[in-house]
Amino acid sequence: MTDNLVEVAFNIPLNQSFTYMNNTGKDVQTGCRVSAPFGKRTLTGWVIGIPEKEPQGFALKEIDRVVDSEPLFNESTLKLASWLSSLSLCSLGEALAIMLPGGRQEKDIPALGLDDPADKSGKIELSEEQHYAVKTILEREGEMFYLYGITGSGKTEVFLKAAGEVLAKGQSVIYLVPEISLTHQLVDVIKNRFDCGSAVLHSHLTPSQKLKEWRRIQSGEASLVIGARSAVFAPVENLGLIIIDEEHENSYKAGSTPRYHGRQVAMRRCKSTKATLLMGSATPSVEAWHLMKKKVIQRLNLSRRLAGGGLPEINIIDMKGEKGLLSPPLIDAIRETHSKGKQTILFLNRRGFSYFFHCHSCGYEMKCRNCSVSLTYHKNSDFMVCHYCGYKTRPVQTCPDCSSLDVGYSGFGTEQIEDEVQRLFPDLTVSRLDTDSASKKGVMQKTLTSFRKGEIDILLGTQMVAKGLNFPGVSLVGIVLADTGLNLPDFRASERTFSLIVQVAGRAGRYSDDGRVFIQTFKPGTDAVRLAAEGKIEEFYEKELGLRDILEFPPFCRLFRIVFRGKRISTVKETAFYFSKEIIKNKNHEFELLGPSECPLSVISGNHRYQILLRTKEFSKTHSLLNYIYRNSKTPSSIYCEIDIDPVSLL
DNA sequence: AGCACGCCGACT
DNA sequence: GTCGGCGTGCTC
Repeated sequence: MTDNLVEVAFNIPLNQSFTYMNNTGKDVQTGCRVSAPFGKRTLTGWVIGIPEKEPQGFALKEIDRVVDSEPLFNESTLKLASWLSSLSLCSLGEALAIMLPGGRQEKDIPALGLDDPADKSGKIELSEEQHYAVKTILEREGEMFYLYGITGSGKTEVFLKAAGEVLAKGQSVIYLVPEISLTHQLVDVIKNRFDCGSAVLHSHLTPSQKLKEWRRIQSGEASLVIGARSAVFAPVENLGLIIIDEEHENSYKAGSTPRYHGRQVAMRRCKSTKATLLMGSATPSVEAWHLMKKKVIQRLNLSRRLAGGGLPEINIIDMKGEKGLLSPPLIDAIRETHSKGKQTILFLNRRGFSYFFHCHSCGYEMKCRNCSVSLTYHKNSDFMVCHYCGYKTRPVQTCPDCSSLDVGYSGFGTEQIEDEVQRLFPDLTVSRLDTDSASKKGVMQKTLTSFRKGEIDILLGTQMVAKGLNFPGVSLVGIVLADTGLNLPDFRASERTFSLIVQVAGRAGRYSDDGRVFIQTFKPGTDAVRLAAEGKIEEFYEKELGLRDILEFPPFCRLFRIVFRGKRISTVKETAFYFSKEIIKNKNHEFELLGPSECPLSVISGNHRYQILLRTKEFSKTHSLLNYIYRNSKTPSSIYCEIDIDPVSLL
């Protein structure tokens, strides 16, 4: 009775599979789920193979039940899972769990409005640039393309046209959208336009609905898949095209293990199946730009706004010496806007992340001398700390640059702005929209609806507001402090700030020609702010790439981030140092180790956090070294250790 | 990841 | 005297 063995992988961080006997009488194929006793509990795992002979050394248990009669994974998706597990240093079971929609809960912010309204009929006349883009994409199968064009230049139309042609050839298409998303509207458009089956992998679906969609994709009933990040794993056959809309969005990078990047998976899938990869954004990631420069990705330009809507008037306001949170020009503009019967959106770059040194007179801010990254003030230890390399220094009472005494260590959040706005405009209605208020069910939708109806004069919000500024009544957008993001101890700070300003500015003039944008900043001269406001997009990328090159940041190196977290700070610290010693002990090639140092967000929900960063030019060597250490060093179970390859944030 | 076992501190 | 923290080990 050894011919009915199954090898099972579970969704647990154990890089190991388990062999069971199948005496259920039911046949099991590789790729099916089974329910089996595991220690004291019963788990559902995936059959990843049928062993030839019984392993020795322990008594085999029997599986309780075969869950699926048809496999969920085939050879190619299993291969993808195994690639993912070795790349992101997770177990095969964890990889399989994340690929299957509903395996983990992904948060999603309700859609605000379709970015790039597309024609439902598909009968629309393409512009010359759009036409050229579509033609090029279709002619050169298996290559990577980037649709680079300002908001309103008709990217969606090109995506849909290319998708339509690929579908017409009998191939399938995966269409990725960011999580904060547009799926609803896009789905409507697509359902109207294509008669082929389409599947939507939306995070609001129940697990069983997701499974149903998965099956429809597998069977070939749906050959067009739309969804967020994890839809990149959709089990399509005969893949012809993957589209990544708004490629620069951070939500394409998974926030928990396995921390994969949707773009990276898409690249790998396209390469191995000779499918075409098509990405698009008005503000590409610096990485993508670099690949375009190297001609690894072919750039396709969309330079004109189709509707011809005027670009908004952009004003940069220097906040140096400014007492209040809102500058007089912005206050005037809000009044003026209201008197014209229009609405205002005030946009705050980041919520409440404060505690950096800041001179109110000249805008000076303390940076690490090694990393050119802002130092973060630690109230309890009274030190300025670099979260990148661990450099420490005492805070100062006067500004080192201009000797002003008007310095501070605080930032501000949306609440403070709300108070201020209410105080300045007691006669106007103000509403605040941020992650706190949006998490309450219905509040978000209610606020948006009444804002759309014009019942609210000023909408105050964070990132989420920036994504869908398609409110016809809005003619004024104020970025309260454009450089808050620049103070974050993260080498991508500049890129994010830039992208945000461009995105916000690009939207303001969408529906009216009287659109105005006010950008308040302490650093009007900073490239990210200045070049974004002036619309000098390419110049920014050139400068940023130059800086990254000199400082040896991605894309000129690869980063590994290892985060340790746990209740007791001493144990966390010890483990981090032990780990870093192990790395140094086994060092067999050139790379740089930074830390261990406290994470910028040093405590998250009662867990202390320490991190190690590895910077390398030899990715695979560093990867295998880290893999070795990770496997062979024992971390106490009270400490969680997470490895993030190519981290998108260093907080 | 869970879950059990096992060992030391401060409490009804 | 126990309850409960968490360090350690194991899971076919």
